[in-house]
Amino acid sequence: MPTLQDVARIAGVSRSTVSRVINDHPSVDPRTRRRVQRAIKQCGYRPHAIARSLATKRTRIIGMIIPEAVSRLFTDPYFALMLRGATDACNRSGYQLILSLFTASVDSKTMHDRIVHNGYVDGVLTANTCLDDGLVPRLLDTGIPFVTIGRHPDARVSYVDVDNIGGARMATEFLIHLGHKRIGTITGPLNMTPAQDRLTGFLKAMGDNGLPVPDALIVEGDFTEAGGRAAMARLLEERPTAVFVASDSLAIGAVKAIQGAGLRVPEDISVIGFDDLPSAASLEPALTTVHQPIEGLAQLAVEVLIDRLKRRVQNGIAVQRVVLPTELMVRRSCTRPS
Amino acid sequence: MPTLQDVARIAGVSRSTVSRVINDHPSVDPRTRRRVQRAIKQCGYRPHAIARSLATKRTRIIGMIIPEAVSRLFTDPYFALMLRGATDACNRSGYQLILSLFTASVDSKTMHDRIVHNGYVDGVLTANTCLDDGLVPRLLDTGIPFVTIGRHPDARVSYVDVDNIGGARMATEFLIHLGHKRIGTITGPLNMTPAQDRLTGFLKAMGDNGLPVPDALIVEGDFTEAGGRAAMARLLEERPTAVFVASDSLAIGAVKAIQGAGLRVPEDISVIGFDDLPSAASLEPALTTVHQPIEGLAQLAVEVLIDRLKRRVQNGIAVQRVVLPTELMVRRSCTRPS
DNA sequence: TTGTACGCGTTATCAT
DNA sequence: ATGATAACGCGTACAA
Repeated sequence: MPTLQDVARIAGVSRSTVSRVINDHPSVDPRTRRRVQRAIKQCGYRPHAIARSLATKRTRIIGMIIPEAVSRLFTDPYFALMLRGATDACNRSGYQLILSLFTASVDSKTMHDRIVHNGYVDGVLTANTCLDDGLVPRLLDTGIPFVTIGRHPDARVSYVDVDNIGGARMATEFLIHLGHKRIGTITGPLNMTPAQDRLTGFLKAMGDNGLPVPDALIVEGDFTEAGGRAAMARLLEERPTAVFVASDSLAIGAVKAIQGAGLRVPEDISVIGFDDLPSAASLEPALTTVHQPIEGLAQLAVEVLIDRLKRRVQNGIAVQRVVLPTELMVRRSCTRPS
Repeated sequence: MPTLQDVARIAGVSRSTVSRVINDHPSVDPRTRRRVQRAIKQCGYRPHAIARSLATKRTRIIGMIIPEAVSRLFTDPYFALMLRGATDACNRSGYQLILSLFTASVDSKTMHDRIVHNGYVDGVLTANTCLDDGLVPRLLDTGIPFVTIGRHPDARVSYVDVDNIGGARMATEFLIHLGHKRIGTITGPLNMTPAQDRLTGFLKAMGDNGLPVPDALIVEGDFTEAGGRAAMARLLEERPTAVFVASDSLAIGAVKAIQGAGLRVPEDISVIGFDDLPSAASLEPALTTVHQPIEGLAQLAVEVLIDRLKRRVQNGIAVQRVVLPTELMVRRSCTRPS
């Protein structure tokens, strides 16, 4: 592999000049610039990223950390879409993405150290961390630039999120407008902010419309289909006419539980989900749900992070937060109460 | 951040000695070793990966390349499981994984160059590349160590794969033993080796048992649910009593098409899939399918790659190939012909 | 066993 | 505008 030195020899200039050409430094004579560029082409020179990183202290690599709790949701397309969005945004801006999933073989602290302290990453993206896994505090402590996908209560963290509260409220109000009064909800794990927020939105809609929500109509699930099935089984005893389910995976399980009990969706019970997974439209019945732009959210997260990385050279390190709107996808799984 | 120099000062030795301690070099006095280790603890020294890489020319980073064609299958849990396996194996061996998905924003050649030529990755893992996307030839050309997940016909490539031919044959023979004679198949995209191999296994089983396979009983799909639905719609006209479907996603679509036509699975048509996705067991009816160890396959791929990276220092660069067995998961979607 | 000195490929500072 | 020269942090022959 040719180096700066080689190019310099061929072009008959010094390394410094070649370096300037490569980095688009303004003060270099147009003629020598062309000479150097020819030399670069000729010997097939490509800058060595590692050497460059050693000198600049920047790698153009960002680390994506996904804790164990979420990687359990692995069978959920959510994860794949997020990754697609993140890598796509990275591609666009010439960054690379190092992926690290917490798995059983290595604990959270070790992973964090390996990612953060080895100097390979300029910044970190982290998705849907639980409130209690200690990752965010550690990141704050380290001082490495990071952005979370999904809000975090700490005032110092920058995040991107979708309007979970608004989306949940919108979904619930849709049920209310259809005429439902006895509405239940299946929540996600309440140690995750999206689950909390969707419950909040649900309760707000119900409260605003003067509808009571007895405790028995709120069942906590775990964002999986099996969890949805189990939660719905319990909810069935309370005979709601409609259910707001905090994720599509949960909703799929809930629908199966309803059908398994010999009831029909939506004739006996209306079901509305959250996420708008690719499969939601082709379920039987097609699932009414709240669309969230997962891929776009991840893209945005990367952009915000890169923006922070650039600003850091200056001193404008104010917290950045962006919340994206959701959208109601009306399909067949909801109808008026009979 | 403290450097070798700092540690050396504190311990009262030279940088070289500290370096030796860190790299477990044998020839260093136990007493000085302890002194150095104390110094390291004291100032919280951590080796700087980039500087180290510049000197050793190794990064302990492997790049995972997934071409566009596969990233379309994104909604398939296959992808997530593969990633989980790969990252897990990386964690275990102290490697990092740089993920790069080919997306619309950047073409294949550019991506390849960015990954391979910048010196950030020691080796490359690539999943299910199409035969015609040119990635493998480029990798061979570059000379970078790589392993593909899924076999590749070129004699120079190392790969790990599951026994697609054997699995398909096993599935087909299961149908034959049940008494089926008129058996159709829905294949994957035939520019991908797994799709080819599964078709081969199917044909072999049929041939070995003296069963004819008219062309009309072979329909090419694209590994998606929608594709399965469309393919099955065509296949229905031929009235097979059983169908071997080359993937579970396809099979899910096929089942829906059958049910949509007012027929029952398995009473009217038996369906057998391939993959054993997590959802296969909870479908209605539960899907009989061929289990393939996706996560384990990815782990293995990482291990083989790392093995090659280590051997490369020596000269044993023989091609390595491993094929993992599959397993038949008998569930409800197959029965004897009526 | 330990230290010296050089190299890894760039960037950046300072003269010229 | 260009060219020495010193970092960047570490590994490693080689010498001691």
